[in-house]
Amino acid sequence: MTALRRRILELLWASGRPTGAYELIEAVTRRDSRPVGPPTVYRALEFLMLQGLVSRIESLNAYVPCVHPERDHECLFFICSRCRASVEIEDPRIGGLLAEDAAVLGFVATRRTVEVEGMCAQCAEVSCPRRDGEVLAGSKE
Amino acid sequence: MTALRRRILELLWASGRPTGAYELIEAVTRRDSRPVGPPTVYRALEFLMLQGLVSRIESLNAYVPCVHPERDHECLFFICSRCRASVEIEDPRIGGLLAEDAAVLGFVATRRTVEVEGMCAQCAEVSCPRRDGEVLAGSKE
DNA sequence: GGACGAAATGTTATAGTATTGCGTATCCCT
DNA sequence: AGGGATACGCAATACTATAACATTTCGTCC
Repeated sequence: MTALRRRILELLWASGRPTGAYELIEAVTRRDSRPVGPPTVYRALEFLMLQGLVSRIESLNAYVPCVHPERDHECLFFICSRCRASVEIEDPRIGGLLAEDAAVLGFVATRRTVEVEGMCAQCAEVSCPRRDGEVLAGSKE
Repeated sequence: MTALRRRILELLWASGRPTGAYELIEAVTRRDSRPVGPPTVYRALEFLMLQGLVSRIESLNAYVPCVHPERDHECLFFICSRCRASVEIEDPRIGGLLAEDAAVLGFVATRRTVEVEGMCAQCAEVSCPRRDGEVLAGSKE
């Protein structure tokens, strides 16, 4: 775990929502006052994902810190289309069913992506104002 | 359903595997002997996805025709990293569990992405022949 | 300490994926 | 024919990711 990798992990935690690689590039560049190129950040993300510290949300092309890095978790995400927040939960039953289905097919699984898009409880209430995760100062919009 | 949209759907069926948007652009351009731009193809794909005729595989940035367009299906994919084939199956139990988890969160789901990467039976056979038909059922690598 | 190798990072360029904006054509309806 | 809605053509650009190669960092062995 190097300084750069720790920084990126910190930024992800601070962001509080799925964060794009180029947002991270910007954030690291700004915070460390030196230019950081895409490969640098992508390599750090790859490392963090291998360690199970970060997951990629495929449907957003974005990255989030994992909630339970210590365990082999399910990577099951609920993603709010409105406030852009994501929640990771564990439900071993899903993995069980997928393993069962895989067995029927003779399929040897190595990775799962389970993502549910929709609206979170807060946003589903009409009264709830939009929350913009502006933690990474230069966020778009 | 216009000529262009039908053409793209045909190409997807003919392809037999998840196909990238730019592959489709090339294919349409070649087959119809006229240049087709990205927006044209992306719009057709968007339409086909809305109709439930095509699904996007997020982890591949690719598109596949749906097996059961008539039903509200699960969009549950098993994707072989080796031969690039994908298999779509239905398992209503997965949707049930996801709905259950969503309910606990107060989350209103609008779209699901469930993708399992690994090796299909044929490819697993080739690179690592198994003995006497026994399969590693639930192995999470 | 100095040489060496492995791992990480820097740098430049480019590949791959997707959308915006605007103009034109087409179809349907009256 | 007029008018609106929908689809398509086209150019430019935004966004996401990787390739290829140079350089630095750091631990280890002598």
